[in-house]
Amino acid sequence: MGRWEPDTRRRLAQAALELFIEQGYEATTVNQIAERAGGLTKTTFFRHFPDKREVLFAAGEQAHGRIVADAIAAAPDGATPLQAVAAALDALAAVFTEERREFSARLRAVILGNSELLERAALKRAALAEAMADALRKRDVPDLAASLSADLGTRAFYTAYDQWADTDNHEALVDLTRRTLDELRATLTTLG
Amino acid sequence: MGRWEPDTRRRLAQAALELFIEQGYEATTVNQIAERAGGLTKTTFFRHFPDKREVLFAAGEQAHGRIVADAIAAAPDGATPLQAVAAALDALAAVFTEERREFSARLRAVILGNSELLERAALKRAALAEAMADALRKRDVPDLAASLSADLGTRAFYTAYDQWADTDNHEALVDLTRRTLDELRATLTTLG
DNA sequence: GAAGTGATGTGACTCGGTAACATCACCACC
DNA sequence: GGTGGTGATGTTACCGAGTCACATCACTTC
Repeated sequence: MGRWEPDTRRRLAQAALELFIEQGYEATTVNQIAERAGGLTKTTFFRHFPDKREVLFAAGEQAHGRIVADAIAAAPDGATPLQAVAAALDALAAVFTEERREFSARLRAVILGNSELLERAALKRAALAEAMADALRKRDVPDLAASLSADLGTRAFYTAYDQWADTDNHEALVDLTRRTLDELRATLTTLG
Repeated sequence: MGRWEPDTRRRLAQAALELFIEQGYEATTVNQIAERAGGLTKTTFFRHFPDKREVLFAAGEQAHGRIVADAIAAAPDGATPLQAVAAALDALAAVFTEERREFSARLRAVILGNSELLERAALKRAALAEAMADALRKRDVPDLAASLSADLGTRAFYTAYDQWADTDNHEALVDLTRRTLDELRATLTTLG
C-alpha cells in the first residue's frame, strides 16, 4: 500500500476547520482547503469526503451510530428501553474526552453559523435517533416505544452536549448526559 | 402590480413534481422545470424558490411553524403541555385534507428517494419541533418539558402522516394523529 | 400616449461535484 | 538492482446549482 503522507484525511479536515473559522464556511472553497492541506487538489478532497459539508462531521462522527447500536445490543436482557438508551449514551459520551472539548466547541460554532451545515447536523441527529430505535427494535421493544426512547435519548445527549461544548463548566459529558437523562425522565410525569 | 400569468410559483412547483416523478430528482435540471412551467428560465425559478430542494417543501409547508405556534398560543390557560401540543397537531393535521392525500403520497415518494431531500426534510422536521417548543416556552413551560413535549408531538405527527400518506386506509389525518398521540402517551409509562 | 413598476429574460460568472486518463511514489518480487 | 504492480494523487474537461448586473416587456396609471 504505497503512501507518502499518511494522514491526508486528517490534514484535510484540519485545514477545513481552520479556514472555516478564519473566513467562514461559504467563503472557503474546496480548492483552498486542499491547497492548505499540503498542496493537494480538489479531486483528492472529494476522494476523502463525499461533499464539502461532510469534512466537518466525518471527524469521528461516522461511528456514532455503531457505538450506540452496539451498546444497546450489549445491554443486559432485563434492561428496560430507557436503561438500554442510558448505556448507549454512556458509551457515546465517553468518546468526547476533555481534550476534545475545545475542538468540539469550535466545530459547533462553525456549524451554528451556516444553514447548510445545520441541515447536515439535523440529518446526523435523526440518523443517531434512528440507529438507537433500530437497536431497540432488535431487542423486541415495540415500534413506538423504541422511537420514543430513542428521541428521548437523542434529546438528552444533545442538550448535554450543547452545555458541555458551550460553557466553562468542565464537567465530563458522561456525567452531564446522565443527569440530563434523569431530568428528562422526571419531566415525563409533568407533561399532562 | 403588473402580472400576466398569475400563479408562476404554483406552476413551477407542479412542473417540478411532475418531472421529479418522471425522471427522478437528480436527473431533472432547474432549466427543465422552468421550461415546463410555461417557457420560463432558471433565473425566474430562483426568484421564487431559494434552491431546487425547496420547491417541494414550499407548497404550503412554510406555514406549518406558524400553525402550530398559533394553536399552542391559543390553548386555554389551564392546558397541560401535552394538551397544547394536541391542539397544535389538530390544527396542523386539518391542513391535510383528503384531496391532498394523493399529492402528499407522491411528494413523500420523491423525497424518500433522494438523500438531499431527506436532509431537507430532517431540517423541516426539526424546525417544526422547535416551533412547538418555542411556543410552549412562551407559556412558561420549562425548557426540558417544552422540548420533550415538542419531540413527542413531532413524533406523533410524522408517524401518523406516514401512515396517512402510505396506506389505502382513508382515515383522516386528524384522527390518526390523535390516536397516535394517545398511544405515545400510553407508551411513556412503559419505558422504564 | 408617456412614465413608472414589477416580473421576466440574458449573459456571464463562481463553485461544488463527477469522470476519464495520466502520473508518481512506493513496494515486492525476481 | 531493475521491473512491474498498486494505490494515491494530479490534470483536464465537463455539468448543473446558484448569483448578479443589466436589458426588456407587459401592464397600469396619470
